[in-house]
Amino acid sequence: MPNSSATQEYSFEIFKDNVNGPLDLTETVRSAQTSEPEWLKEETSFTDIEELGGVPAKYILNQQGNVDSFSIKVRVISSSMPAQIAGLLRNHLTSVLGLNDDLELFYRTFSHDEPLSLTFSRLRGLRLMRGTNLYESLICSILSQNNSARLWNRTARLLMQFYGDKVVFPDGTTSFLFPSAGTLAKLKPRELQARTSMGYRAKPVVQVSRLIAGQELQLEDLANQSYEEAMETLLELPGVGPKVADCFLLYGMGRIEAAPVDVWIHRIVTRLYFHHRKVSRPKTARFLRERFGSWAGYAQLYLFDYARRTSGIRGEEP
DNA sequence: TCCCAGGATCAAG
DNA sequence: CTTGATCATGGG
Repeated sequence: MPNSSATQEYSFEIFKDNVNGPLDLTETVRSAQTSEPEWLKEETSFTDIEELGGVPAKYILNQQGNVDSFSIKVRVISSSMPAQIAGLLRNHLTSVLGLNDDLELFYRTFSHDEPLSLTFSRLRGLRLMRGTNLYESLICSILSQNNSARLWNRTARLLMQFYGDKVVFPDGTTSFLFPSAGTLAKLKPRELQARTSMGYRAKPVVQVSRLIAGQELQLEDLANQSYEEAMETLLELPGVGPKVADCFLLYGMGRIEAAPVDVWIHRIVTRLYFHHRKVSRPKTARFLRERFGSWAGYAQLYLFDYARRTSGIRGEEP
């Protein structure tokens, strides 16, 4: 029941009963653990744009209450307001915010795993975000290699502004969608480099785009493969190594048994679990999968936040 | 100026 | 299977 067809706005709420366990929306979005550009963050609300039923929609989220007793207010703005927008957006948010993930089971399963369990009270309600566009997730994962989160996000925004379709919302704001593989496939790496400052990553970005635009690579097919098979396929792609592949598998494809090992995870795991002993990154990834099984992605999420928090980068105590 | 950031790649030990 | 150098770019 659209409340105002003139402004093309619609509001609804997601209640605690629709979520499997606690939720901390702020921690989840601010953890910045995604394979797609970060959401627009304000004081207590978070905004993102997504195509729902083929129509671009902007939605603003706001959590009321606490992590265990809450409701999420959702406001949608779209030039076209299909009747099923609420249903589409509910499903979208359930996937993107991991609302079906059984967090209490995760906490219970590892309640005695000392280093990890120490993060549970502080990060209670933190969920693993998923991307919604496989191509976008893969490109962003490639952009993130040897780069800062801030910088690759900026590059992704520039990509959208230069090469993505422009969207004008009824509230007067404009935005840009992520470009298609076909669009980037036609570009020269140098042009990308100059306009988006993605550095040497421009070449693999174009190469992968061409593979996908030419149907030589079907990312959807990876969903039918085992973790090992999918990893093997991804490692053949230019610009894709173990960490980027795990990133794409985890955030892009929702394979939560994947545990990307970046500098932070490598640091914190060798410190907490190996007593500073030298352990290679591949071994660290294997360790996480063997120790935490299907929860490896979540373990990585909590340890990553813990690592950054204790490094002082966010100026907070654990 | 040097070092680092959610690394990948290639050559060499 | 591990180590070293190189690869752009902006920020500290």
